[in-house]
Formats: sequence, C-alpha cells, structure tokens
Amino acid sequence: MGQHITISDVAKEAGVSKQTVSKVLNDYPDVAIATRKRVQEVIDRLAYQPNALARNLSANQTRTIGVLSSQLSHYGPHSTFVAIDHHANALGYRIFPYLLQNDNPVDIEHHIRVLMAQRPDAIICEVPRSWEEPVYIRDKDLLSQIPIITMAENLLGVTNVLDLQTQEASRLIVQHLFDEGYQHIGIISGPLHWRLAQQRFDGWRQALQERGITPDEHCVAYGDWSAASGSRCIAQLIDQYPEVDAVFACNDQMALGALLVLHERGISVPRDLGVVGFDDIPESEFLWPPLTTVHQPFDQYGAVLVHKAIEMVKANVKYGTFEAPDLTVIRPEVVIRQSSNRSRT
Amino acid sequence: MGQHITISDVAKEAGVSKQTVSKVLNDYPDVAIATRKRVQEVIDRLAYQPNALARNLSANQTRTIGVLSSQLSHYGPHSTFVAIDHHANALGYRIFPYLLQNDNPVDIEHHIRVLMAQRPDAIICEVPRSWEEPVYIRDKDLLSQIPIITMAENLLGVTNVLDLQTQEASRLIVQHLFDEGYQHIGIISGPLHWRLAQQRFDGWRQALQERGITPDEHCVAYGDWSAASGSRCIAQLIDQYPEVDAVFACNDQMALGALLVLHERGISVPRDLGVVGFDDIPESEFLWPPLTTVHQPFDQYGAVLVHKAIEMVKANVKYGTFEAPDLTVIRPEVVIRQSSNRSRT
DNA sequence: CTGAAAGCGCTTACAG
DNA sequence: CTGAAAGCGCTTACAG
Repeated sequence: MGQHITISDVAKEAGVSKQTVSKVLNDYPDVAIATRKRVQEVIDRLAYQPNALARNLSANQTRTIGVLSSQLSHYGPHSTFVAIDHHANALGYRIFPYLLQNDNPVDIEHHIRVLMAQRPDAIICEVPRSWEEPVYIRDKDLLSQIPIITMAENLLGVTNVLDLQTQEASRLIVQHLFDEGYQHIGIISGPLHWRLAQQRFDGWRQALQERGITPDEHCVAYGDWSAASGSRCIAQLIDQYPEVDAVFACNDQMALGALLVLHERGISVPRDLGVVGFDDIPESEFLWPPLTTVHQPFDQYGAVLVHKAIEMVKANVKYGTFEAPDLTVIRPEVVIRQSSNRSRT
Repeated sequence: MGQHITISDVAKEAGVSKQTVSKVLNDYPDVAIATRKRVQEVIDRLAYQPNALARNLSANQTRTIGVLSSQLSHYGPHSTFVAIDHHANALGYRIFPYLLQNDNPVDIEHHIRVLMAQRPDAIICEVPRSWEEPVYIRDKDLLSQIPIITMAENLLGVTNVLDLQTQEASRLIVQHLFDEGYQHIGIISGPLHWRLAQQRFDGWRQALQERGITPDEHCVAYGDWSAASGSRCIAQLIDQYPEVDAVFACNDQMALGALLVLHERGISVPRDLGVVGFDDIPESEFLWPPLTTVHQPFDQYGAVLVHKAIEMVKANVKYGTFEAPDLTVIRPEVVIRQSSNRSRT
C-alpha cells in the first residue's frame, strides 16, 4: 500500500523547509514569488494533499460542521441535509454527519459529545422533536464549546435560529379550504408528541375557530406520517365524521394514502371531498389529482443554518464568544392544485 | 469558550500517566483492575471524549469510510447512503460524505484526492455513471492507497463489488407485461448515456426479442428521470406509436408523470394501458392505481458495500495488501400491483 | 503492570 | 523572506 506524501516530502523535493511549504499551502504572504512558484509546482506534480487530521489538530479548527440528523429517509430532513452540505461546501466547509437511527431522546447529550470528538467548528441539529417527554440539553460545558444551533426549537437548550411558521402555514391552507366552499374540515394529524404535528394541528384548529367552529375529536384521526396510516385515517374519518367534505393531511404521504382509499371508494376529489397535504414532496404535483400542499424552501433552511453557524464560528474566533443570532422567519407557501380546487371543477 | 478536556487532564486527575489512560481508552490488557477502574471513573466524571483528530493521526487509521455520492435527492442514492451509514455505524465506523453537486466527470480523481485528505480507511463510490464519455480512474497511486469500491461499474478502474442485475430485472418486468396479455410495449427510457438507463433499455429490448418482436424507435421516448418528462414522454409515445397498450417507464417518477397524463385523458390503467416503473419508491404502493415496479433492496446494497470495504481494510492491515473481492449478485424483485394487472380487473 | 521517549504531519510564533 | 523550535493530543514501541 502506497504511503501518503507528506509536507516534508514536498519540502525536500522543493529544497525548502516545511514551514515554507505550509505558508504556500495556506496562502500566507511573505514568501518570495520564485519560491512560491517552485513549491507550488512540486505540490501539483506530486498531487500532494495535506493530511487533514494533522492540519486540523495543529490549527485547532477543522472547517467542518457536524450535522446531527435523523429520519433521513423522509423528504424534509434529507432535503435540508443536502442543502446544508451544499451551502457549507460553498463556504469552504465540509460536513460531518451523525445520523440518529431512532429518536431515543435520552442520549442526545451523549450523541453531541461523540460528534464533538471529531472537533467540528459548529454543530447543526436537524432532529425532529418527536419524543413524548421534553428533552433539554443541560450541560453548560457542552453548549459553551462551539456553536450549536437548531431549527424550529428542535432541542431545548440549543439556540434556535429558524422560525418555520408552521402553524401559520397550516392555518392558511385550511383557510383556503374554507374559501373553496368546504365546510366540514377534518384533519389527519401526525403524532402530537411531535412538535411539528402539534403546530400543524394548532393551525387547523385556529382556522376553524376563526370561522366560529369548535373542533372536536370526531374531526381528528391520528396517523404516524406514513401513507399507510393516511389510508387508515381517511376511512376512520369518514366513519366517525360523516359530514366531512375536506381533509387536511398533515403531510403529503398521509394525503397520498388518503387519496388511494378515496379512489377505491369512488369518492371524487375535489368534488366530493377536498384534500390537502403539507411538505410538497416532488410527487405531489403529479398525483391524481395534483395535491394542494404547503411548499417548504428547504434549500433556504440549509442556507440560513449554515450561514448562522459559520457566522457564530467567526465571531467566536474573533471575540472569543458567540451570541445567539436573530431568529430568521421563513414563511412557507401554500401551493394550490386540483385536489382542493373545487371552484375550477 | 470552554477548553476541551485532554488525556493529560484525565491522567493528572487519576494520578497516572497518559499512556495508562490510553490503555484504558483502547481496552488494552496489562492494566491493573484497580487502576482501570479509577481511570474509568475519572473519564466518566469528566465526560472525557478523546480528540478524534489526534487519535486518528497517531493511530494512522480513522475508522471512517469516505462516501462519494451524488444525486442524494433521488430515492435510490439516498437510500443507499442511509444504509451505508447504518451498517458502518453497526461495525464501529463513521462515514465521511462527499456529495457531488453535479456529475462533472472530469474531476473525479480530484474529488477522490480531496476526500482522501481526510484519511478515510476506505472509500465507497455511489455515483451513477451518467456521463457521455467514459471516465477512468487511471492514477495507480490513487487506487493503491486504500480500498476504493463501487457498485454496478460506477467508476471505471474502481473495484466493482455489486452486480445489481438491472437488465435482468427489466427483462422480467416487461415479460410480466406480455404475460398479462399486453402486446405493444413501449418504453420511457432514461438518458442512454446513463449506464443504468442503458441496462434497463437492454432488458426491455431483450424481452421483446424473446417474443420475436424487433423494437424500433417508434416504441421509445426519452425522458430525464423526472415526472415531468414522464408526462411528456407518454404523450409522445401515444402519438408516435398508436397501438401501444403498455409502457415500461424506467423509473417510478416517470411512471408517475405518465399516469397523470393518462388520467387527464381518461385512459384507464391497467385496462386500456398497462404501466410499470422501476425503483419502488415509497409512494408507488399508494398511487392510483398502485404501481407495478421493481423493488431494490437498498439496505442490502449498503450492507454489502460496507462489509466488503471493511473486509478489505482489515486484510490490508493484516497482510499489507488488498485484493478485489468477489462480485455479489443481488436480484431485485418485481412487485406486481394493479397498474399492470389486467387479468384481475 | 507502569510510565518516559519518540513520533504522527501539520501550524504557530519567533529569531535571524 | 526563511527555517529551527515547540506544540497540537493522541498512540506505539520499549525499558524497567
């Protein structure tokens, strides 16, 4: 197995000291033009790649952002993940992922600690807050080492930089159903111990209350985000709430499952029943009928997270301290398609 | 900002040398039970996490697998990615991702080199081979450093460990259409410079030829894997090949786009036209009608890739050399659902 | 069983 | 402008 080329190899080959090679590598001034050129040629010729481990160890920074993530098989999380990677690269950072296999809350501090062993310059958490009991990061030492940020209050104790306006978006899409003339709007909710599910639920309830309707349990079915649960829930809703003429499924997957059952039963969407979802997965536009839903700008989420993280890193390098940045508010957009568009039918 | 705890801090606190702490950390024998216990207590109390950079630098191994990937927004690649991470973790390895933003082939050697700066113990490539001109990794030095493996001939010159039987699976699903009584089977192909697209195309052609049919250009429309292109292609096929009574869409997204147009035109699936896809994205089961497709065991792909990679790493540590492992053949499975199930209708 | 010495491949002051 | 010295936080022989 071949040995890696080291900075000493390059120095020897170029007839200089390794400090000089280091200066060329890091674009420091104070290197004679001729020397710089000669060293650079050797670097190119040998295809020398500095050992990142050694470099990071002595420089005491890794230009790496740790990304604590989970549920990467879901659309939202993996879109955000890709966006984070993309924007980090654009700024000269790499990401080091730490994917949670399940949502065991107890070990969050442990996971952060393990991730920190890699000495990232900052950590971004994009773990959906899905546990029954609140989880706090309490260890002050842990939180004072490097910036740790999160979106939408994912982890209590960790700085929240992004307000996703989830409840407001839900309120708007339900309002849209009312505007289309639907009157009995049920909900296929996610599990309410998920923070996201609770917010979407609250938006639905708020929209109903604004129309003077007091929602009760008959209008609700609880799924687990899966399409299969959407199928089960729509059947349950029709059963327990016969007047239902529209449904807000709290994600597109559950809407998908609902649509299947409606087709099987010959219930026409949007004529007999309006259906809307949340997320705007790429498939939604091509479903039958195309699904009205809430579009989320995941790329923008990633951009904000990365920029805030790096901003905090730099402030810390400079001033030896980092402060909580402002909360960025991003308003998702309701995308109206046929599945709720009764007026056009 | 808090300082990280080091091995020396632990040693001092426990009243031993740092070598002894190191031995405890690495579970070496030859440490007195009482000493081990005392050191472990200090480690736990201080929540000491060894600096991975320093550790990896001196141990000359990182227990990290570099993952060169692309198109993570597509179902197949991200499923494989998640599987790789999962299986790597199970074996005590972490992954270091390197996500390609576009499929610029020219820089593959460069990308591998940059990834190698992180000194992964092995590299797994899961880049779809999608470029027009063949790309070879030629630099022997590059390939002799650490094991670099790939699936389905993704990168020429890199050891291929996984045979996905793509052509055979395509042949089988088209054969299934014939078995259902369809006779004029068109194809919505991917771009043929993608290796995968070519193989799926070849499977379709083979199935036709086995029935004594010589496929010609009228039976083919070329999409770009997107649902939108599927919509365009189905319209084109119906136009140029009016007898068409079944379509093999080379991925589920394109099948989705095709289904939408068929609905809009009132063409009944599977009665008037059979539709099948490839990939078995989670949505396929819940489309209307549920989509017949080819299911790929991505988790298994990840498992094989990780196990082979680590096997090669260990062989190299032991014997100072690594050899190309056997090709593992994995047969994807045709999942028959309503979209092609004419006999049941 | 324990610890002093050397080294991994870099960077960071600093002397010349 | 250049390079000798020290150090980052570990592990790896090796002497006792």
